Amino acid sequence: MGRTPGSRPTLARVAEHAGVSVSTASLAFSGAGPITGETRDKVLTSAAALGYTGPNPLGRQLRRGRSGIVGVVIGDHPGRAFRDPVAVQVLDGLVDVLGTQGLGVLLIPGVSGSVDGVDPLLETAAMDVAVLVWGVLSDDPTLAALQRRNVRVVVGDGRPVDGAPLVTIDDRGGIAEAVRHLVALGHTRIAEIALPFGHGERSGPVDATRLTRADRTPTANRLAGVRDAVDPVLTWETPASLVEHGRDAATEILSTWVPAAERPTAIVAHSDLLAAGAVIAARELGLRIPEDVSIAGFDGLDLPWLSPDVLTSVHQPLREKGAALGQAVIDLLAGEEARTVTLPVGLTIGTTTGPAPE
Amino acid sequence: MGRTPGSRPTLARVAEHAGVSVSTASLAFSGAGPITGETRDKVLTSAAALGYTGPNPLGRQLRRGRSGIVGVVIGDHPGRAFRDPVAVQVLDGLVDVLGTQGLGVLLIPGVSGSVDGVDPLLETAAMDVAVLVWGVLSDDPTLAALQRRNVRVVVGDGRPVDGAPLVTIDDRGGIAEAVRHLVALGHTRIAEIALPFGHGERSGPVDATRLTRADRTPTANRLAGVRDAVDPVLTWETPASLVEHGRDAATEILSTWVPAAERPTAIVAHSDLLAAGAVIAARELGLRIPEDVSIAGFDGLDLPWLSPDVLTSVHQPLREKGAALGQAVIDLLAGEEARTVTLPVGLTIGTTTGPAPE
DNA sequence: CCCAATGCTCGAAACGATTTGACCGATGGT
DNA sequence: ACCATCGGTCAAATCGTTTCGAGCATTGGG
Repeated sequence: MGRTPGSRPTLARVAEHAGVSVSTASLAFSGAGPITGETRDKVLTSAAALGYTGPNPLGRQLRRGRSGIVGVVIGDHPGRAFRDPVAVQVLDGLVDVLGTQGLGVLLIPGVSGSVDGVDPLLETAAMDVAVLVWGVLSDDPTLAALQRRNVRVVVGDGRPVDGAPLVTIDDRGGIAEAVRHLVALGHTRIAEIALPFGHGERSGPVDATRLTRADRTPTANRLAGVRDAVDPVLTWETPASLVEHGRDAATEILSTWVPAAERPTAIVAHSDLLAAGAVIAARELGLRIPEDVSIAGFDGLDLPWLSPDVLTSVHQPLREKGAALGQAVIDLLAGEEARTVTLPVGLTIGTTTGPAPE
Repeated sequence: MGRTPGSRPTLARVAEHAGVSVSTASLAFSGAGPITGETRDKVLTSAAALGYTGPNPLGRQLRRGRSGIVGVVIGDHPGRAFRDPVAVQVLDGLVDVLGTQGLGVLLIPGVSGSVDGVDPLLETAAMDVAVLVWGVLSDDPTLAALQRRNVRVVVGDGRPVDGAPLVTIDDRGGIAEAVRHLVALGHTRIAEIALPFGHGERSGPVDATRLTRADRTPTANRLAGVRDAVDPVLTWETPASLVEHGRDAATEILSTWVPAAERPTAIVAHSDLLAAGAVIAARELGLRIPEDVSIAGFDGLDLPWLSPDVLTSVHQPLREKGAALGQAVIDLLAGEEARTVTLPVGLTIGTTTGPAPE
């Protein structure tokens, strides 16, 4: 087939075989620019004869100065980050929208295998834009590495970065609404299960000074939102938004508060996974939901395995958030100005909240 | 900074500024080949002065003929594929191993947004190898597209492809062991909840002719394995390995079989998510587990939200499967021969199986 | 019959790096 | 002193494509 077997045919060889110039052959494939149907067919026929499978992406990318790749920095190993349906749904919306522009998503772990430094992909991989979601810290080595390379960045759910587009939600207002719902039901002793404050794997009750140390933006905003509505009797920090951590936290909260008369009558969790864990803990302790304890979450996930309970939760449009991130990427590549998009949230009442006991 | 502001400095400009040749400058960055520390410093200093952030990946890739990218074809939209922890854990192992070689993972949806054809990324994106997992069909358009482009392929959990490495497990032997466990406990009326047979979204009981139509390899093998141990009273096909489908299936299986004397006393599911759904259905029907019905799954997932139940399940090493896939990719790029790796499985007894009633 | 316009095709110059082999001065052995 | 060796540097070729502007027929109008 090819002249040197083993090495793939190139556009130049196809052109030669078809008796046209390389530029014309290129036109036959790209479709940009004027070309006779006849000539195009001739080129395509030669291509087929030589086993040429289309322009080599590497050559095209170099020439165009674009890789067509969007790096997505996930805050953790995929195995952990994607245990959270929140991350998965956002990713889904993102992939869909980028796909319409022929852009691909490169997965970049936010924590490196080695203890120090960031993932090598961050330093070397080709990407037109990077998307930073799920836990941008104030002093993020990931962000620093990208900025050092002059890679443009889109931020989701984090603190604003210089000239980077930001997609976010009203964390504070949303969770405040959930807590007001609890207050309206007569709850006064409300406990809080919080998202991680930073990357440290801390777990346990939070005191006043620790409260000011919440580095991740959604966490800080949700802490504030809760306090807009009530002063929680206890805030419990978790190492990750996972069911088992919610369960551990709720077990502590509900069983150390003996006598029952002083036990919190409601728990507000910063995420649905944490709330689901709390539901499970309550069940294990023989508590009825919502008669003995009310539980509210955040995210609006569909959790069929929690059946028959349905979480009261602050719904956020996750796929839309991903889509908005994708759109921000596209706009950035088109040279438009960075904008901030804030998506709406809203409380959805389920079966896990009800009137306070007594 | 750069000569033409707005366009990034290149290695050539750095070399010029440092008073060395381009080749020497290249050496300073790549570290391959002999170079004086003094010269290297000179180059690095110039680079810093010009704001050069390291060799452009696009140029490097073209020259090397390698993109450093591994395309991972997920059988569905990420939003659905990653709701299954099985897929997530495999991905995790894969990303980890590829990361050690500086290889990145490009996510490619297996189904395109448009009804016909495959995802454009499959046709155009640069990748050194593609990994095909989770549902390679016998006549897979995805595979066909990759082969047309001459992209080398690594297959996981599917039917063997010509000269492609394959990573698999003993589906058949594993599930047979689980069913034998049920038989040993005295169960005779055993129902089966099966993984999808193909890409069609079918759901419902399976008859004899449909049984022969299982196109996906794991499904076919697990069907066979069940039959190695017992003849199930009923096989129920599901559209995806998700909790809600397991729940729907088990609800039908357990409630249409009145009188209770003829109800299956055990259910074997092709996956843990389906089995978990069955557990939830049984709970909802007021059946005790395992006193009234035993339930076994496959995968060995850790499902904290199923508490207090712990599934009896056939454990498979998912992260290791991903790691093996990654190693296969690396071997392929190193020019080694394609091998087939079969990973071990083993039955783990939980709390969801017990002696048959009566 | 001439000129302008139109429509294709082509040559050449990028895009930004890596790598091979030549070259050159210095070092060390005899 | 001479020659072989060696470490370091460099020039040039190459990777495969896209795109710009020029060039060349052909056509239509006046």
